[in-house]
Amino acid sequence: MSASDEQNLTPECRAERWLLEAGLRPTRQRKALASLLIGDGKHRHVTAESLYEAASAVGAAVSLATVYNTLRVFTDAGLLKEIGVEGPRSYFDTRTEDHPHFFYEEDGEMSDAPTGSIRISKLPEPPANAEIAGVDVVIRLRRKG
Amino acid sequence: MSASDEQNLTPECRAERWLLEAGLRPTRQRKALASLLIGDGKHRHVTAESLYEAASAVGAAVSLATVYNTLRVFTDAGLLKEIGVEGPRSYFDTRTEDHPHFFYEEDGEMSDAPTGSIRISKLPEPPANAEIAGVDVVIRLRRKG
DNA sequence: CTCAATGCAAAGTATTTGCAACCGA
DNA sequence: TCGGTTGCAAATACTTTGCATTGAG
Repeated sequence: MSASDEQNLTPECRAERWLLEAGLRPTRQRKALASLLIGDGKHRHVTAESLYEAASAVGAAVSLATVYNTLRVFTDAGLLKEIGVEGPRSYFDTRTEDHPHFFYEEDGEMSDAPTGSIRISKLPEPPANAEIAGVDVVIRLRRKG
Repeated sequence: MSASDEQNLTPECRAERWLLEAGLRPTRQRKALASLLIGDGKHRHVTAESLYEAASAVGAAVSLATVYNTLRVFTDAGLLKEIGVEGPRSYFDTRTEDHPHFFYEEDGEMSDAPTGSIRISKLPEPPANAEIAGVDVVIRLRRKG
């Protein structure tokens, strides 16, 4: 499983290996979705909807509900990472400057991280013709058992 | 409007001033919600649901739809800040380590920020009995006109 | 008075679930 | 075969909208 091995695999084979290493059964649908996600070895950002459309576009018959379920399964297995605060609920803060937040994964509780407790020493250069509107930092916390 | 002025206001008066300074009409419902949000001068994190419950608890009759609408109005007026990536849509990333993201506000497009382009030199101490599960950084971008 | 704000219900969008049919090991 | 997986439709959760009514300036 060296890096050079990975280079020469077909998308299908790469997808299957990705699934097997995570202990997931490589079913037809999972292989199709996995192949769309990592078949070319590049990273991707998808929503359930966008992945569903991509699958449809290449003729892979996967239902939208299965795409949702599969994304969840992949995420639980550590193959994907969900971006941003989970859940469909929006939070609003009476502090309007950019500042970091603590977010408790278990119960969805949100609170301010102590002022001055974080320093970002280097910010990425925004792409040409775009400017930075703000920076959101969410520190996800897990209660210790 | 000095800091010491702010100290001695009643919650109601503070709320009304907050609204007026943002150019919003201080209606009964808005004052009730504003008072719950900043009446004691402390910062708060709310969801539409939690604010609705808080209002109900103090006997303020405000419909849930109005709470949603009012939070949006407050946010548009700069009185509140919405936390996390906006929109009810979840994004999934094939890269599973913590790394920063660019998020285009206009069209919801998501992409990786260049590797190594950000450095967080100081992380907050997590509260006792909690550990940091991860750090999400989303750099919101606005296209230049 | 006038127009913005409200409230309700209904619509809209995102996501999950129940359960029968299916399929890979 | 057996239990994990799929697919559909229905359910759920969250949020916005249409429109008639209300109320602040």
